[in-house]
Amino acid sequence: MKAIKLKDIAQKFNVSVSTVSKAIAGYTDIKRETKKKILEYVKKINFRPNSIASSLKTKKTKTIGIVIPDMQNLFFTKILNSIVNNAQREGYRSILMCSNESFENELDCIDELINNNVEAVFIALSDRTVEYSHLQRVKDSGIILIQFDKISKIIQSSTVTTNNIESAYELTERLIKFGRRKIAHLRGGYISQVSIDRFIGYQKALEKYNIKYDKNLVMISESRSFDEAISKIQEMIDKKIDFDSVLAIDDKTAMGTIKCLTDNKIKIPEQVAVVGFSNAAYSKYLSPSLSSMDQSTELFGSEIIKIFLKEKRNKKLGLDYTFSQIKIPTHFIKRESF
Amino acid sequence: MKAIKLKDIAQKFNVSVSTVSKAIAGYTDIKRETKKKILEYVKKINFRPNSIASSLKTKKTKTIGIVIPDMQNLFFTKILNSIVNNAQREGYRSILMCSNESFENELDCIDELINNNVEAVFIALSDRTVEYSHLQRVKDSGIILIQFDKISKIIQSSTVTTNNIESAYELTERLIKFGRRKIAHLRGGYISQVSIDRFIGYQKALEKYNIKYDKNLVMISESRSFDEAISKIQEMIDKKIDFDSVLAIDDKTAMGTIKCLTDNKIKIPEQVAVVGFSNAAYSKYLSPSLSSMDQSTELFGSEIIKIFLKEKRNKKLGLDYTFSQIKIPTHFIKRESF
DNA sequence: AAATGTTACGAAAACGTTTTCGAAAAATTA
DNA sequence: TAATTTTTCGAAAACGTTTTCGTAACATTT
Repeated sequence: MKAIKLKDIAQKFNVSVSTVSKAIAGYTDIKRETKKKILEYVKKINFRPNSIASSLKTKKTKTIGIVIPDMQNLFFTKILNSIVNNAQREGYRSILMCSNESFENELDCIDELINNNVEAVFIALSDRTVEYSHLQRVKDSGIILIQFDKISKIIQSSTVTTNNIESAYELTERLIKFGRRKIAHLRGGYISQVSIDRFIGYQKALEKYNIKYDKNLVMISESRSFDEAISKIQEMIDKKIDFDSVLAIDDKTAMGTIKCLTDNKIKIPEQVAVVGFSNAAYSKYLSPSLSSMDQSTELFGSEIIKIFLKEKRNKKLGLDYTFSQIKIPTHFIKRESF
Repeated sequence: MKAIKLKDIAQKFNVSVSTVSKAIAGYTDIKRETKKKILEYVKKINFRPNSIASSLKTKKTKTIGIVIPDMQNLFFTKILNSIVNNAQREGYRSILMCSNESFENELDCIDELINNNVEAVFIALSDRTVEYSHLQRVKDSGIILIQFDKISKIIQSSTVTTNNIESAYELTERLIKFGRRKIAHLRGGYISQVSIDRFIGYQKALEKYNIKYDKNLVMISESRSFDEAISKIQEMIDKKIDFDSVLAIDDKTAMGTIKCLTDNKIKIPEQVAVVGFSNAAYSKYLSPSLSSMDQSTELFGSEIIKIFLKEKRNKKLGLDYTFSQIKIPTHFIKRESF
């Protein structure tokens, strides 16, 4: 099954390769009828110029690379889906890489993408990323870098993140207005910007409503896993710490919380209200179903592509562009857990 | 930031481009020391030949394309992860496409991949795929086709699937040995091979243990969604159909089942045992946690890549190869739902 | 009629590799 | 020494495009 090429079409119509190429590319120095018959044939046999040869010549690969830390996390896979779809709509294909929350893997992913001449790298950093020269390497290679969700402010680039501070503030405020005062917070580790920001939002809300911050109500889950959440909550129960609600750092820890409370015969939300983040697909499947803060993953993808196209345009024009810092708004999904 | 190329290295060592290329590619007609100094330098600056130029010349893109129907389904994203990792280990990059359970999208994905000169297409068909000429087009383009999970037997290709019949048989058998006789089955639609096979397994087990098949105990969920599962189970309850267990077609419908039973104050598993398929990550997070049939997603990826490499090797040798039909074994995960 | 402008096309170089083939240089044998 | 083999290397073609630039043909203006 020999693939057809420009030369074959050129021969068929007794014109040169250049003419065919230009007809397809939409040049104007081609007679209308010549162009028409070429284009008709091209459409008929569904011909598309060999993208590899084209890339070699133009230095444009029409390819973007995506790196996420976890493929089991629905939040990331939804963003992934959204990026891929939006990219496809603009004629870009997506190479997918997963760091599996490993710094070494992340380095490999980046090198691989640079080596593949992608036009852009979209990355959500792993939890263990503490050094950023690989991101600098992306920029040095002339590749557009956009960080999303889990970002580093050390490296200058456009970013797309959830409005974490405001979002945690709103959730805490809702708990307060729901009549809760002893609000526990199951937070993540200290190096995660997401975790830091949500903690700040939590504190701000308490302050605003004159509730004294009580450090006994704040638990740290380094791994943010289901099991660690269970043990942390169990610890609070065992220590007889009095709390009437839990603001969990994400849906997975919120589920652990629900599991632990249920197993301890604690009524949700009557005795303890629970709320999570990011509205994973399974939040609604739980009993009780989990109230959560939805982060519009659709917007992540469209904003990322929008920024990419803008930066690409600016780069072509030689413009000295500034980076975009986009905050994706969240909205509360009320379910049964409070 | 000008990218370095063979020519630059050649000039540095006063040799020809050919020599450098051959040194890197491991040819033997190069003096040991010449090769050594070139390779040392190459390693030092972390040089890799431009993959686009290389692809153009060799016709090998070192790229595979993956099409899945749903990026929100953890079963698929886990397989995806496994394929991507295995491919990467073998030096292949993965282009990701998602049909979003739409036949038209699936066509676009396939055309896009063919146009991108991928060396292989790995696809799990959408639920709405009823015509298969696009798969034939893949094969006609000389691209290796491997279908997984949701496959069509109309098109000849290697396949990797779960052992659905045996698996459903085992689950049903376990329910029977657990003392259940009125086993309801929440199945999928009639065009889904997965659904058909699991139904067969269910029937076989009943037959084996001399339990009369009762069609009132079988419900169809076309969409296999959480909500449809709830309404189907509710329907059974409303109709006062007597059942003591539910074999759900997958974890999502199993969750709907649990939700519905819980809301109806039916005790799990005391009154009704529930079991699902595919052991989605969230199965363990439920209350009660869901017993399920784990389909080793890791094996999916490694088997697919293994088949791909074998077919590629055979193709190169001009061998008339036969297709592989791999069945991935499942194993039961016992949790609280029975 | 001459000068100028416009339209339509093609030749050819270039992108950065890989690989074949010929040949010079070195080593070995007669 | 001459002939032969082996080792080492490079010239050059090719992969399939894109794009610049030159120019022939024709149209329009002076």
